[in-house]
Amino acid sequence: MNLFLEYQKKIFVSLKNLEKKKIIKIPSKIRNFTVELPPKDQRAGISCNAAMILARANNNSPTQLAEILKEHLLSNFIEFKSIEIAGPGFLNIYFHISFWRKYLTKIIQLNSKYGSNKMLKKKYNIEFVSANPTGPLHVGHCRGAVLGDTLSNLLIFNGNKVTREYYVNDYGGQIKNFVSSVYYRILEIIEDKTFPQDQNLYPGDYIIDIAKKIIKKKSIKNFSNFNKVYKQLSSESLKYSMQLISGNLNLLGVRHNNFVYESKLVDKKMVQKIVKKLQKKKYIYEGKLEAPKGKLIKDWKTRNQLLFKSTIFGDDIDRPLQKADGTWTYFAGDMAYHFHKISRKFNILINVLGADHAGYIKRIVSATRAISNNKVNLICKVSQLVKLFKNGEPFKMSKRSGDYVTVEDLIKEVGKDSTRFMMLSRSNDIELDFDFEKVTEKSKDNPVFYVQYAYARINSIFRLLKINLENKIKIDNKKFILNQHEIEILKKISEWPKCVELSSSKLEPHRIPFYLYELVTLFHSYWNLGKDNKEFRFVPENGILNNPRLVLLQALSIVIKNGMSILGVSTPRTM
RNA sequence: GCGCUCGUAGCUCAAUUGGAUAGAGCGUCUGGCUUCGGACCAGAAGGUUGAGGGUUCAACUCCUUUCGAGCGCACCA
Repeated sequence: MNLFLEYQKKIFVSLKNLEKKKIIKIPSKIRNFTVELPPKDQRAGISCNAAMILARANNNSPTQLAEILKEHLLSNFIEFKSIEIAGPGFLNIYFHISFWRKYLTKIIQLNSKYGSNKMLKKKYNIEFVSANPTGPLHVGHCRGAVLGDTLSNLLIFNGNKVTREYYVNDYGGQIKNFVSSVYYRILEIIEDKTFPQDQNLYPGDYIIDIAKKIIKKKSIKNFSNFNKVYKQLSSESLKYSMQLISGNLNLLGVRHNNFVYESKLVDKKMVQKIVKKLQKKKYIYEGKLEAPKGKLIKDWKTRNQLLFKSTIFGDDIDRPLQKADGTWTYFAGDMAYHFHKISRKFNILINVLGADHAGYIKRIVSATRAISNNKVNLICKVSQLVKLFKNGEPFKMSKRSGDYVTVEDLIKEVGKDSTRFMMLSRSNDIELDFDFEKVTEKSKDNPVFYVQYAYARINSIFRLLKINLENKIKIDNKKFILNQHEIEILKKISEWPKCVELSSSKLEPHRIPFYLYELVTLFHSYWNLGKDNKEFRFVPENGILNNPRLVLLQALSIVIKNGMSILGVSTPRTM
């Protein structure tokens, strides 16, 4: 259903035939032959650059060659109504109305699958969020969560299999601090002991909630010895903190399929296994690291340690696997985790990381290449910082944690739909300004509203006409006419599969909000024409329905709905 | 010092991956609509794409130099 890819192939085949007749020459290395969307001021359906690319090989000017190609294509494709030669030699191709009618029929038939591309079906693993299970999610996590979830939706829409995965870092020093914090809160409650002033402890109120739950559950009777209760206390604390995080994710409409616990990988000796495996391949050795330059470290001690040779895969330095106390570094555990991913036979691994972890990418990509013998591709997407504003002023707020804005705060204030749409409206590798006021406005300033409003308007038309929008409307083949405005909308609709294709192949979902916004702009603008001129109204005064117009509306509603559901944003019927 | 990301209209951002006169929204200016076909619509002004050089029919896009911003740089995760 991708018009542009389809005609790129068809026109190329057609030109090959022309070559067989020795009318033109096509060089063996022809690269950037494309069929594209014409610029906005051009009314053609599609545009082809063949003449410009082939001009040199044919010893001809692009415009003269274009004349030859034009005649050929017109006689070859009955659906082409006319072709204009424009600019430096572009072929701007117009379709007959019957072509658009058939295209529209296909959209209605495909319905929720319209836009899905026939790509190679692959098995993806998308790891995202993976926040430490030591507290609620904040706004920074939020952007990554929405990005990962939407990428998953997008790839699934295109027929791929996707596992949404959360890596729970429940091993290491931070967890000990977290469990200690819960412990001291429990003592505070049951024995009235003051909570220690210690920077390593977590101060947030949620810790008190967790402490209360554990006391209430009564599975631990005696709290007097920390070491004795540690195992049980840690497992319960983690359970509650993961519940907290899942609840936060739920607010965002995000649900993971799989949670992998670091501690379990450590228990199963997965780290040792992968270390042995890589030692055999000579990717691991004992060596010394230089102190980093440009940064003063007081107590730097050069020591022998276990290192991974990530430099041979393009990393800046080799990376340590063991801490001074002999326990595994985070990286060692993550290596084991990626080994675990690879052993589950995914075609492509995707990690969504926050900006502050970007420096980690080379390391983990190197590790993945080493483990999989270069066979598995790991793609890392970085989501940049979110800056919060309220009425143009930088905004800081937190009722629960003291120093950052939580997902809960955000959703309470602006809602899931606005949050998701706004977070996705920027390329992920650019910083995002998020204004609380703007996203709650019901106006054109707020793109979510603008898109949802278009969908609600379409619904209101069908309500007035007493026609069910969910039922497929039959196209009246005999009386099929569309005016220029309607063809423009249909042309934009025909871009949808291309938008999906680009978004998913480049893993850039921000294209979808932009596309939807442009699409509904055409619709709102057309709607307003109906105010001045009753000829353009969807609900005719004489009661005679305009069938093609309604079919067009249905197609439009399909695209809005498909797009919004990829974004995970609702499409209410009334507003 | 090194690495990653970014630099486009006054502001916030796009740009079909090398294509046509670089496009939207906000803001500014002009005109229209005036309450459920409502919460807007039409139009105008606004640009040396941070700067210099290179590659080619064609560069915001690729290469190179340079300036600026953000993030990161053993034993945290």
